Amino acid sequence: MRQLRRAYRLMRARFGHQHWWPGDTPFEVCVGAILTQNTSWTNVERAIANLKAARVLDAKRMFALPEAELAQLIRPAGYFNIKARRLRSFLRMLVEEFDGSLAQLFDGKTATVRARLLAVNGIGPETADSLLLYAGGHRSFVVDAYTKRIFSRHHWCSADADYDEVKMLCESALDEKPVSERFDYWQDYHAQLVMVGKHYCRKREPRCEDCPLRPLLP
DNA sequence: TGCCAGGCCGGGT
DNA sequence: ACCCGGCATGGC
Repeated sequence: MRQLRRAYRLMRARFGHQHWWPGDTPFEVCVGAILTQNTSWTNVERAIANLKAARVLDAKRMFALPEAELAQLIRPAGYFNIKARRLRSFLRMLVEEFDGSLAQLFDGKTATVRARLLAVNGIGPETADSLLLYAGGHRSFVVDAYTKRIFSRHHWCSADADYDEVKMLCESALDEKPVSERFDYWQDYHAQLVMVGKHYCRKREPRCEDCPLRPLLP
């Protein structure tokens, strides 16, 4: 799909390199990825600020925190009870199987690590791929609601395409760069799609006229 | 004001 | 294999 490669040039020319994911450490990236499930990033930032202030942005220390206390700290991120449980199920795996070390967790084949992440209650395909790509150093393309919306509006996929279908489409279409550039390319590609999704391809009031992808509309 | 946000799970057909 | 309700805060 040549269109997908053109799309990147257009988005990148408009927005510049995004240097994603926003987060100081791989662990912060993991926490942010779980907290941002169906939630705006501004709310997640408040929750992370609370975790920093409480000095629990660390696997073992966060896992030592009672679930109810964790829930109160992440309250601004919404769904705080269920997200506290999900964070803890991730942390239990990280602490009990990998001694709290992300380096150990991510040490292995992408498919193997991905399967392990997906087995954690509260980690679905998008979260797993975000962890792999932005915290784990693995090349695993992230598909989200914006990706599907943008792709289906351009007829690059069907409206009811499922997650793995779109993921495979991206991974095979965006494999042309030299190995040294591919990782950054996939990271930034997803970040660019979020920019388009937020500002030009929202559900309500899409602004296709000013969208950098307008030249590619069907 | 109502709708939406960088999902995922569990229970029901 | 789908379909759906629930989860919850903050911004526009």
